[in-house]
Amino acid sequence: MSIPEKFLKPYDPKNAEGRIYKLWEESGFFSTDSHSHPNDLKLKAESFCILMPPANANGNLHAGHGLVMTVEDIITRYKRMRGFKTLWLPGLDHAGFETQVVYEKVLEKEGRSRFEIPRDQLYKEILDFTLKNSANIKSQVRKMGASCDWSREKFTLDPDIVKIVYQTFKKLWGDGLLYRGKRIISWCPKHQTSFADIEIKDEERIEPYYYIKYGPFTISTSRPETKFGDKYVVMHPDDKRYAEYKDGQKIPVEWINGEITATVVKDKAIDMEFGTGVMTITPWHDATDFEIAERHGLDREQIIDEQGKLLPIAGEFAGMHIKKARPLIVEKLKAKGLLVKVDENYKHIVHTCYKCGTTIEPQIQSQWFVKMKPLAAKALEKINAGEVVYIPEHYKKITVHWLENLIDWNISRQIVWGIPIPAKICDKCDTGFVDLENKITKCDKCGGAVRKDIDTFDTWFSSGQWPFATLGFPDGKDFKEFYPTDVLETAGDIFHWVARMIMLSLYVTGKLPFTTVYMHGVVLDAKGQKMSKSKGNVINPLDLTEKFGTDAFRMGMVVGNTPGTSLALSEDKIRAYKNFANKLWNIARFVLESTEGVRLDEKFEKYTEEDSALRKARHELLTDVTNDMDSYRFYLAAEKLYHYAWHEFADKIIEDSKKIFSEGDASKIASRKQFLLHTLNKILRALHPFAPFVTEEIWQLSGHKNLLMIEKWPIE
RNA sequence: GCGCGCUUAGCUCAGUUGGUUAGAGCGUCUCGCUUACACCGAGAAGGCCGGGAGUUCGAAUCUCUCAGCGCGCACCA
Repeated sequence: MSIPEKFLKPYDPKNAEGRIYKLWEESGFFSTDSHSHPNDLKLKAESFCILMPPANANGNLHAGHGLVMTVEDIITRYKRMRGFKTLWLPGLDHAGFETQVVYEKVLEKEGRSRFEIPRDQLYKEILDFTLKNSANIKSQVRKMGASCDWSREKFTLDPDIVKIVYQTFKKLWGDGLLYRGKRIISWCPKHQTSFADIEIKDEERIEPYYYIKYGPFTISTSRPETKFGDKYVVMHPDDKRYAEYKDGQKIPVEWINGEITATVVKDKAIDMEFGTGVMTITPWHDATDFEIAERHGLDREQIIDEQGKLLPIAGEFAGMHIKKARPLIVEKLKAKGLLVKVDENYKHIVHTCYKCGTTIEPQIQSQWFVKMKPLAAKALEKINAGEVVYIPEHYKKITVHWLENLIDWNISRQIVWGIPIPAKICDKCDTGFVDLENKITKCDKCGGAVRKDIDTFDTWFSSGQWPFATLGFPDGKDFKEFYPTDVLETAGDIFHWVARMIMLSLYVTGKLPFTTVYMHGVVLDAKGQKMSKSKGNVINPLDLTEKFGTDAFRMGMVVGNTPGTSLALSEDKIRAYKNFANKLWNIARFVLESTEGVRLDEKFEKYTEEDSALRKARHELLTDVTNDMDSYRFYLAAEKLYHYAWHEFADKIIEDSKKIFSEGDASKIASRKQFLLHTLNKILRALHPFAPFVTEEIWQLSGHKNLLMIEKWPIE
């Protein structure tokens, strides 16, 4: 066979990648269903399953996704070549709040607001918007070379997924692990929804801090606008300074809008060292205060409404937004002589909405909560027993720490975009009933009328059920075959998602959802800074693949990138691997040219002493690489193969070969030609998981009839 | 405050259980168009492995401590 003309020009990823991906996809081998592998690759009885973390259906592929696709595809291709019945299941997340925020921005541009649009219509609009955009990210995943089984693709809003999510909700209810309760939650006044802890960002702020006279006491606050209803004054029971005041004692106090009666409460939550050791409480708008009120059975009163405006209790300030009201209230306190002093440089942490930065306003609301303690306990038991291997290991500690400190999980969101909560609410007695069959018409507690709950689930409630939901729990064929899955690969900063999957999967299926957790780090810009739109340093992975080829991008993502460590993404690095792809190309060209007319002979035995030594070294290298692959040390495997191909095979062996060929010793030449052919063949196989396109392209041009993708890994 | 990381060549990072002169890529410098490849080749410079103490025959690697950076959790009104 003569050398294809293509080899005369440098490797051109643009020419190859689309065509090669199509070849793979149309072959059907991304799925293990209806095909048996040809060649020698016999499927092992063992299955191997990895689930793609569901990306935001509405989003674009970002650098982090680039890393996900690279690592997971390396794992998948490797396992496939090792003969496992391999499933990499792709999926998309409706990403509730995230997506709704994006759509709200679209609405804003059109001069509309979500609050003016009927719920059904809004849901439909966002659904259309999401589905329209989801084609985008799917084509981007393909560009990364992902060899996932598209025939099994899932979306968190698919009816079969929703059905399973509902079953779990019902099970939690039946087991007493779910309740609807009036509790303090974190509320974003702008987005008009409650949040879980992870959706809150802490921000350090310097704000004035006010010391205010409260009867015989001086209290302090950074938020005077919440203080209107404060009628309990709390101090530590052991505080000698206030020993004369007894628990339950009533004291008349001249307050913002006139005289009130304050009640003394003694509680150990008070820090005697802080401020004056006395505080008044606002249970409706502060988590600590809420707890104190719970403990002592105290009244709670709402001061601020859901829009951040003061309620009638604020008297003359009613209807005013808290931002505007604060200085005016301070003025009034001052005028009444109640303001003792102001500390202008008070540094404290303020909770803000992770999306819009609006200060979170705690509110007491009726929401759905999952009791996490029992779920966490089971997960901790398994994790501590080492039944889940964390790579790197320290994520285990982080996870354990998180699980040990879990509070009940607020799973209801007051947004339209999401899975509707299948429940009925009785507004009269504020009770909720889980009602999948839509049968409940009357409150069985008070007999009042019930209405449908209009809230939706926290998006993590559904994605937390991903492993068993996507595989078709409880009796789907895939569930039986692939559950528990093998490895869960994702970004370290969403370890809580992993923990949720462990908890919910254990709870629902009784088994761990996976045995290995592989966490990768954050992808940073070339300078090691976090990428952000506002900094303008966001790197689009697709620009890089466009410029240097997908293989180069993938190699750049994986070489030297240890799990869990952040990765500085620079063009220089990617460029280096573009050169490598071309190097491979030329290695292939040389080998094919110089062995024209010679066939690769599996049974060839007449190797020279020198070549035998080279074979041995090659075998050792491949053994080493295989060990690295099995231990998830892709960063080492890739580097070793790179080094071998370039600096060993190309720089030394090929260079020596030129000499051997020119010297004319027929047996030496025959030996070396076999060695070159075998080595090229093995290098292509071993590098295929890392650089699938260029290796497949060379494989195809070398006259192979089958796909490299389903060839065997180079050594057993 | 508690917890988790990180600190190795100019830059980005490897260094798997402690073991010979500490590695790679990029960058820099000097040569070289030797027909696989200039998206290349040959070669070179460059590191008391953050500071200090300890364990050991031996430490970048283990322990302690200090410093700097990053992240997470909890916070006090």
